[in-house]
Amino acid sequence: MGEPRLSLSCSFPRQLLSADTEAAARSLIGARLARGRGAEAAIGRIVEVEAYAGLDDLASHARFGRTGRNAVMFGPPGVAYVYLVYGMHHCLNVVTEPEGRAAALLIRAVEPVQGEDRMRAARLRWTRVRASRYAGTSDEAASLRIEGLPPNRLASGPGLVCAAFSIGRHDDGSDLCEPASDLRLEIAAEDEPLPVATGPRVGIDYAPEPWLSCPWRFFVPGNASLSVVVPPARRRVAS
DNA sequence: GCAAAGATTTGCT
DNA sequence: GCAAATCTTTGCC
Repeated sequence: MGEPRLSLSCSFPRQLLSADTEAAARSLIGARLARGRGAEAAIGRIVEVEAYAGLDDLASHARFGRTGRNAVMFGPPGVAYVYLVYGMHHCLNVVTEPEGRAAALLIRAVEPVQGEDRMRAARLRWTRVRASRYAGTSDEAASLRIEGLPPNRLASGPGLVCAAFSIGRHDDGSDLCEPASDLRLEIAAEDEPLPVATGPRVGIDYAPEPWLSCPWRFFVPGNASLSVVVPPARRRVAS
């Protein structure tokens, strides 16, 4: 880095997000997530998303209707919906479909393109603030772990994307299609289209069929930056 | 008002 | 393979 960078990218067309959510999901795969500007920017290609569509999707936060938390899901497309899960991790969604309809795409994994150092520094900051409080986890051990991470593990999960891009509640409601936004979506002319595979969504064991099994997880097959999917049997059980 | 669970990640046994 | 960490949001009394 340090060399001047010629930007061949432009902002992500909002129109693509106002189409139906499955089409929007496919168009978002391969798009870029960017934080900051110029040579200092952290940029990654989106390689995994999940669709949460409509009030009747019993896996979606919109299933209880419009609430304080999910309000932006009902708003215009292209806006960020950021929420806190499990009391410690943030998740980034891109709102889809026309205003008035509750739908969004969860960004589950990103492949670093530029600014790995910045992502690593952000991960380290997050770890020092939060994970260092884990029982028995020392600051030094946590630092060593982050330093040793390969680039394709820097943003390979929904919580990790937010840690690597310093995404928090302060980004909730920001416009990701606005070129002037610090956090935004972009398309680069030099990028080749990526293949897309589908599968069931992750971490929604509370949802009944058909929502539990419908193939609304979209990802680039074989990509090294995909999230690690935890089998349902290993997920948290109520005591 | 209070209790329960969660669109996750990590470390230890 | 299993459970902890952590706190906001939602649902129910």
